[in-house]
Amino acid sequence: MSVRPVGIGDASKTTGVSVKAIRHYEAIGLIRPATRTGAGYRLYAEQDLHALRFIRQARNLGFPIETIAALLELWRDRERPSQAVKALASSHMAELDAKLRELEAMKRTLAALIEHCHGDARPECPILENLATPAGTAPRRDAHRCGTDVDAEGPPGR
Amino acid sequence: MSVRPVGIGDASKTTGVSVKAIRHYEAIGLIRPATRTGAGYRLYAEQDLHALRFIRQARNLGFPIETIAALLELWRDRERPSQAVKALASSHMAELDAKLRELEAMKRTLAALIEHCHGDARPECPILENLATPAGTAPRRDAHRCGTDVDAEGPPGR
DNA sequence: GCTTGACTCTCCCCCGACGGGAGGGTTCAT
DNA sequence: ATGAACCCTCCCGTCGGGGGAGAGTCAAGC
Repeated sequence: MSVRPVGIGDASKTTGVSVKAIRHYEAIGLIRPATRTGAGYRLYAEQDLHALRFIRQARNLGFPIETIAALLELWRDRERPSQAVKALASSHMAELDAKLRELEAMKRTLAALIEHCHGDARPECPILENLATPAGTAPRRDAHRCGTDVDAEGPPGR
Repeated sequence: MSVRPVGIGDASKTTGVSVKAIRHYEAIGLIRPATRTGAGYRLYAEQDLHALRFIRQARNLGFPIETIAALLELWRDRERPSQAVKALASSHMAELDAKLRELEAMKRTLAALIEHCHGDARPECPILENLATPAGTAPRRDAHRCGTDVDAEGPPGR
């Protein structure tokens, strides 16, 4: 059992959080400033490692840093109402769900386009045609509609 | 039919690409530099608007800018082999798929945690417990530790 | 003692794909 | 002539860090 504080490298290894990330978390105030050796090296006690693991788990679930800060506070508060935690988690799940749906819509559309593309040496390509012909433009409602139109609403990068 | 070139505001309105984005696309070389009026205002012809719509469609499908640049080139090349387009699209679909799976995994885990959280005024919370107890750490001793065993995994006091 | 290599420190720029806003010029209608 | 509505070019901020420069620190080996 490592009882004595460890350096940032070991902290990184045992928690799975990169050295860069640990320093970053400290810089933005997500974790408290580490104690330092005389030479200014950071030292981490069990407590801190525990927090880092907590953060890593939360990041693995896709929680944004800001929410993790709130989760950490609730974690430290032994009187917290579990509904507060559940609310944060549910809210995050809703966001995951929204992103999921967005990706699924993209995937569906793209899959339909890909399916109809021969993928040979000839230049005809329904993929390019669809990109060049936004929904509503040049209404070519022929016999079989090849796939979904690209929906409005923006790309994932927000 | 607007035959004469339009300003960036109108270009934005008719293509659905924000003014900021249009300038950005020009700055990074995704679209060619717009012609300018004497006063330096950008002017866009039908061609350019078409390209902007193409870009918007591609963005809606989640294509990264770099890939869109390649798609634009293929679009302009009437001799392109459709397999080149299909390859780009398929590669992007694979990325969409990977992200989808990642999100789904997160969602599954989170949903399971949320389901087991009472969400009331009491402090017991399997969500926090799970975040604090990464898989493989402190192997669970008995079946139902949700709610019992409050003092087992204490967060660092502070 | 001296060097070597492995750590660590701070600081700053980079990614994607723009958005916000400052500080200024232009155009058009009133 | 003046106000509103455009437009311009910069520069900074987003989110979660990664990469690397330049410098300091520490233990071990010779």
